[in-house]
Amino acid sequence: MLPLELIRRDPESVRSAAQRKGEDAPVDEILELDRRWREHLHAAETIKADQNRLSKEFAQTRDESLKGRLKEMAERARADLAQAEAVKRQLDDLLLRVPNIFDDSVPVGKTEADNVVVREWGSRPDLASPRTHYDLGESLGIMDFEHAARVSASRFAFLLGEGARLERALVQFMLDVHTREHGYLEVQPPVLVNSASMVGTANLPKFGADAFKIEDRDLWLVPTAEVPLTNYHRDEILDAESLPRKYVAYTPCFRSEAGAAGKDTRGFIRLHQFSKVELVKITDAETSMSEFEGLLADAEKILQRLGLHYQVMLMCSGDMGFAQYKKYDLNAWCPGLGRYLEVSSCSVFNDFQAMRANIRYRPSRGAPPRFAHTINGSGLALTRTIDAILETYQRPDGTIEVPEQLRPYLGGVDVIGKR
RNA sequence: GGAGAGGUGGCCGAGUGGUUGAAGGCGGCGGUCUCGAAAACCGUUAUGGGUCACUGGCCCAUCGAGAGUUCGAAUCUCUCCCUCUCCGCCA
Repeated sequence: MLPLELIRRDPESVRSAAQRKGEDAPVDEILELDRRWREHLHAAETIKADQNRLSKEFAQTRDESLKGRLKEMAERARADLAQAEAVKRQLDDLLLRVPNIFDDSVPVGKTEADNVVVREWGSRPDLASPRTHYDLGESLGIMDFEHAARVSASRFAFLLGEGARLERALVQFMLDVHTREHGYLEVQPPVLVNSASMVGTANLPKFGADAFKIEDRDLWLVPTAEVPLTNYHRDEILDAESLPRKYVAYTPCFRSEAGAAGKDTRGFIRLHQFSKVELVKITDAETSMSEFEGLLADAEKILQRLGLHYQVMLMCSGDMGFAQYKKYDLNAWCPGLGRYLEVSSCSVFNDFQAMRANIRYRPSRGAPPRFAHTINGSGLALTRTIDAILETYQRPDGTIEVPEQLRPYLGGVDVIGKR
């Protein structure tokens, strides 16, 4: 969230940032509630201070004649405090609904058409009549949507045989690169998290409908490993020397919104459950932007090693989302689909998430704590990486050549579907 | 899931209604001593918020969380969460 102090001091900039993101920011309501909160709080604290003084006197003198006044003061303080707290609750709830501001380098725009291609890597493979990954996957017997619909629902999938093994190989490969070469700590996090964690990463209160909730319990299926990884340090004060913290985790991700839009209904693209290797960094306020570029490069490295053509897209203000300060998408080319698929989304949040999750660090010994900065990105989404591989490395007979770097992870197999 | 024990400041650990935001110890920081260091000694050492005559002062809150009793709660009551031990169950 944004500091209340910022909204007091410069409501106009908060309002205009929200507007350029295509979001609403209840700035006026917040300012009014803030005024009322402080009014009640001040009244309550003034009485409470008097009461404390008199109560101390009573403790020493045992002068029973003070009791009437004390009782009355206690009641008044309680009433004022109750009002202050009620107003503060409303105020806090609204604060959680104010979108983040964004970096100067973010292009102002309304839709994805206003996003900017920052760079491209590789080139589109020259294929005669490329088939889609789901066509290939089903005919190879490594992807199965029909049985998934029977067992679960639409928007679920089975990976079978070499398909399942391909995902396992990719996971292994990605984790190895990120831990050995990029210095991330491998983590196996819980995939059920509580509401406070969902608030911490800004999945709540606004986007509860996008996630799956466990019935009768305060637990949510994670929409991304970002939630448990970022919230790992919730309510902590970290040593500056221990920053940046770098975590990588492979988890399933669960999203209930997938499907609502009626988009990407075919194929292994937009599912209620998908797998992802996720990168998270907790940094200080000074180095977050360079650490962000570093994380992006770490994710790109995977695509490069796999030999997949991709573009880096800088998201415009209107397309970047509620919480992000700056965001890049990595889009991998899928020849069969004839378009790019988003295989990674890398974001920096400034202190927006850290304020919600109360993640701080002490810049130096004795210095007051500051809010950390948080960064995350997919490194990469497994499902769509598989799509890009199948479509990029397909051969005329419908079999799939395994990318060089992946072969050791597939036990030396160099072609999928070979009989 | 059942039974029992327990959750206090960076850590250990006192504290069962009244100058207890919290003894004592450890650790950290500053100082005295020393050529320097160690030891010893002295001092200091939380977080959030409000407010003002604002590089400082005053005030409020915080002893797992929430609610309650009381003029007053770390201390009493209730609910919840978590940890530990034993049993059960399992991967």
